[in-house]
Amino acid sequence: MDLVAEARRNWIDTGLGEVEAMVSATSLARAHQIVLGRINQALTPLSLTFSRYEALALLSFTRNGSMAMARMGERLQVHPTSVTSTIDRLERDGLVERTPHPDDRRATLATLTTTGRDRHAEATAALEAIRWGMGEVEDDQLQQLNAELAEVRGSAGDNVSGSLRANK
Amino acid sequence: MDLVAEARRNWIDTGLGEVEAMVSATSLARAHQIVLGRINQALTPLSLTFSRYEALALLSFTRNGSMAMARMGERLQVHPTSVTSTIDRLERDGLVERTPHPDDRRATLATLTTTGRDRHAEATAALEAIRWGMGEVEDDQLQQLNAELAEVRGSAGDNVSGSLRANK
DNA sequence: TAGAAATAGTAGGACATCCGACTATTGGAT
DNA sequence: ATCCAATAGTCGGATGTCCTACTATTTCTA
Repeated sequence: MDLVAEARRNWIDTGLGEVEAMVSATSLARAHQIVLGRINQALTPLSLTFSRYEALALLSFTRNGSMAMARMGERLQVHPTSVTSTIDRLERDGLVERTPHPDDRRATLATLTTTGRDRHAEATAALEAIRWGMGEVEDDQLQQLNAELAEVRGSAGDNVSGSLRANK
Repeated sequence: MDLVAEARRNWIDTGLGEVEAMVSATSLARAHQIVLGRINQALTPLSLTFSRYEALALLSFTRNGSMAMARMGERLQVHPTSVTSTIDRLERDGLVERTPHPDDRRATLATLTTTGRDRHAEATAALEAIRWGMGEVEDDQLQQLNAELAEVRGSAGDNVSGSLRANK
C-alpha cells in the first residue's frame, strides 16, 4: 500500500491539522531515502558514498583542487566534525591529501590527488547513468519539483535566489 | 549564495547532461536536511527523534498499541536492525515494552506504555506547532510538492496509488 | 515426518551526522 | 603590546542506518 497515503488517512482520523505539512515531511523523508539509496548503491563499487562524492565534487570545482576544511563545511552545510570524518576516509583511500594552509597555520587544506580527480569523474559518470537516482521522472517534472523544494529551502532561510522559478 | 543554483552552474560548465536530475538530487538532500533538522530540534526536549517518533506513531495507530517488530520494519521501510535499535532506545526511556508474541515465539511485540502514548501526543502537538518543519510554505504548494515527490517515489517502485494527483 | 527453507530478532561493524570539549592559532580591543 | 574572543581542526560520545552473520522458530516440502 501507499505508506504516505496511509499516513494521511490515519492523520485525518485523529482530527488534527496541518495534514499537508505532515504528508510533505513524510513524503520528503521517503523520497530522500529512495534517491539516496539509489545513489549510494551506484557509488558503492567506487568505494564512495554521496557525502564523499559531494566533497570530491566540491574540490574538483576549485582552481587547484584544494580548499580549507572549514570552508568545505560551510559549502556542504555540515558540521566541522563531519568534514573531518569525510576527509579522513577520502584520505585513507588516497583520493585527497591534507596539506598545510600557506597563510594560516590553524587551517588545513584538503587537496585532490590525481586518483581522486579520476575517481570523481568515474563517479560522476556513474551517477549520470542512473539519472542521480531520479528514476524515470521527466525533466519538466523535475523542474517543478526543484521549484517546490526551493520554496521549502527558502522558507527555512536557505538562500534560493538562483532557484526560485528558475524555469518559469 | 544559493548552493543548488551554484551546483547547476558548475554542472553546466562541465558540459555533462542530466542537469535537472542532478539539481533535484542536490535539492532534495538539502531540503531533507533542513526539514529533518527542524523536526528533530522540536523533538529534542521530549527526548525523541523523528525515527523514534515514527515508531511511536505507528504503534499508536494500532488497536492495542502493539506490533511485531518485523512488521514495523516493513511499514517504516527500514532494516530489521534499525527497528531493534529504535525499540532499544524507546524501551530504555520507558515509552514501549517488548512483549512476547502470543502465537509466534520467534516474534517480539513492541507495545506502547502509557507514558509512550502520552509522549506521542505531546510530540505530535510539538510537530504540528512547527508545521512539521515545512516553514511558511502554503498548503497548495505543499500539495504540489507531494504530487511531485509521489512521482519520484513511484518511479522507484514505491506504491503511490493513493498519492498521485490526489489533489488535481 | 524429517530435513530444508524462510522468518524474527539481535550482535558486531562501517558510515554519516550532530554536540560538547579541547588545543592551537589568529586577530581585535584596550 | 597584551589579553581575550573568534576561528580551525580533532577527539569522544550519541544516534540512526545499513550489512553480514548467527540463533531460535516456524513453515513448507519431499
